[in-house]
Amino acid sequence: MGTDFDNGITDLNLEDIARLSGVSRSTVSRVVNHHPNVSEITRRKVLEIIERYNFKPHPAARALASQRANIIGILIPHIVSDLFTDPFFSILLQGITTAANSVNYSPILWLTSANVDESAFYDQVFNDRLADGMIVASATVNASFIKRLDQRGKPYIIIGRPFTAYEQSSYVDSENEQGARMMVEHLIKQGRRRIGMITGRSGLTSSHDRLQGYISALQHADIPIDMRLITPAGDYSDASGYTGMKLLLHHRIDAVFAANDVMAASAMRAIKEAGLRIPEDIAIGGFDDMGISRTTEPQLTTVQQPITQLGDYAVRGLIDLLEGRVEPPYQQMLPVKLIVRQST
Amino acid sequence: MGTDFDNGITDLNLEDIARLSGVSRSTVSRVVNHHPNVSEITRRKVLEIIERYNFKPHPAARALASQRANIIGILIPHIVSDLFTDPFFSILLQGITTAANSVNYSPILWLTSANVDESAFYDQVFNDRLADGMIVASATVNASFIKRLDQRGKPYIIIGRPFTAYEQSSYVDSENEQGARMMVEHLIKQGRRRIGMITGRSGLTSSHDRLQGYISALQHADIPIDMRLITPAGDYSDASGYTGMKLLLHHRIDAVFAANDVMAASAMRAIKEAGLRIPEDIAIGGFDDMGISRTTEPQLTTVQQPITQLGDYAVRGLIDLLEGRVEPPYQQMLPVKLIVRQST
DNA sequence: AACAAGTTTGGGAGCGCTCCCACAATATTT
DNA sequence: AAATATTGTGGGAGCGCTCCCAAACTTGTT
Repeated sequence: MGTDFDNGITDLNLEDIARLSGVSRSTVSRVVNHHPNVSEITRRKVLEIIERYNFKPHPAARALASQRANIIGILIPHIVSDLFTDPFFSILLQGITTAANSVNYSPILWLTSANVDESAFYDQVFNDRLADGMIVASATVNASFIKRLDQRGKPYIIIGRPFTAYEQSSYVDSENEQGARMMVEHLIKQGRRRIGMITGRSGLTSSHDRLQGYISALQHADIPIDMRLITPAGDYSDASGYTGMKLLLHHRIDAVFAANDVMAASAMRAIKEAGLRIPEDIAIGGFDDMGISRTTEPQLTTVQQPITQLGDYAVRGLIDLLEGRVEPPYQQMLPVKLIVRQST
Repeated sequence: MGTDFDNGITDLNLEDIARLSGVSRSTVSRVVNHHPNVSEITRRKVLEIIERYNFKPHPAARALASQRANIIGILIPHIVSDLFTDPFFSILLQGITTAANSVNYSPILWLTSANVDESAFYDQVFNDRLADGMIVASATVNASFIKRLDQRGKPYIIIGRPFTAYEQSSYVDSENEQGARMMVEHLIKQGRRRIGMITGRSGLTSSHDRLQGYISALQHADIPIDMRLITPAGDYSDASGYTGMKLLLHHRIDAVFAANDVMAASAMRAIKEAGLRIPEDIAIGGFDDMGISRTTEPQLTTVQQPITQLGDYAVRGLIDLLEGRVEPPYQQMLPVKLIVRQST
């Protein structure tokens, strides 16, 4: 069969390795798959040959025979612009791919694109036969989406608790509500009373939950909710943070909680432009704890969300489902942490 | 074999479809693969069954038999932080996946990660047997990297011309030098003479070429190069644009060219903070034409780089290599375009 | 009508694995 | 020492395709 280059890849197969090490194809297979019933001597002998020739089993053959491709699909059905302004997805992607690689799975990627027919795209995704299971990295999933997911018959995990049918579906999410409450309680403890909120994109449970946390913290402190202090049109983008803050500045607030760091940073710009000091005149808190929160002036108090771990748990959960170790729904809420810096 | 749900996926195989439509396995295979030698009547009959049962061929079986998996690897060996601050990679990723999907290829993703052993990661990537070819989305490739790429024996395309061995390797890149020259010539035409430059990350041909374009435009206009007007430590990041601009402000410049939009935007902040007007006191130009260039105040004059098309060409080129339609090296330089807005 | 050339179709072999079953070798018990 | 349990090994069948070759059917030509 194949020839070997020094250190290059070879196209030997199991049979070749078997012949070279004087055992049968089955035994080599057992060695490769860490099957227990192989004598130590044989194992070593075979491993030596495998290493010498840098043999790797052919993934397609393996997938065909075992009906498992060791491939997970990553679906990011997000509108393009979000992907660019919010590093959340990049970090998440990184977490997912790293976790997948560490357990010998390959991630295949599906991204929606502006100039491609959406329904054709989803047909493609849902008819895919390559991936054993999939991770949906968006919380904008509705009931019909989940239905298609279920109907597909393969395991899946959603990153971000969906609004609908969340009792039955598998997801991994951060404790958004609790994080928001911690932040607002912290602001209250600093003596702030007129606390505004710049909300996230509507239609996402993360936005909903963070708003909920804000409300519940105020209620617990017996501070009445003033609807004018809650911006209606935030969407996690830089621009919406800036304009949201401009609006809030009309209501002489003494603190503001932005639903993510990106908006907090642009809100800080608006505050400074208005000639106010942070945190003396207005304290500000964000959410996510991404790189940006350490580069603002002053550094931003925020809620740390374990984005990488979100990917990690999603991958591990998916594989547990795939290998039948757990039954769906697989649901995980990951803890968040208040990071106090100079902006509050 | 399998049962069919309405609209769901089925696990029928070629043989089943053959039986259901009264032909042989081979004929169904020919229909699926658009082989010409099938009579129109047979083709229609088979297609009807295929559609009724929503049959899709099993990718692993196909890959095993044909020795082509229809999978391309995307390698982004970039340091983490770049991925987040610069939307370039997100857009590129989007372009690549969209192009791949449109020709029925699945993209698998490799991202480096901070807390993972780098050499183990590369071993994994270079030993991968799944992908038919790969796209390397980073210009920080050195000679030994290209050597491994070549030694792997599978087609590859680098996004961004590499410094070393670029005569032999396949790449797709934008006309960075020409774009930079166009920008600086434009500034000169506007009457600017003391033009500063905020450079990109060193070690990338894109930074090198944009700087080259800046220099050549000045030379053609007989404006002497003043090294003090070239920031040494730019790296395409928001922070480096800001600090770079602060430095340039000591040299009473009347224009500045930033090697990307991200840095241009933060440089604009620095200019405003210094109490200067854009473009009256200082004109500023960027590079990339990403979303950000339209949200700055004033809107940013920039060089439009066809990022999505970069991905597109890379995919098409790779597949041409894969299918033997062209011989390596495949090299494409894509045109750029000056977009004049209010900042100059 | 007979033949050549082209078109359409079917079946076999094979891609490189996994997984099962049968058998061989060894260890444990009586 | 023989019988039994345990561990280790080999080979066959099969996963669902592609691709080649041969057979069957068309069509065109003399």
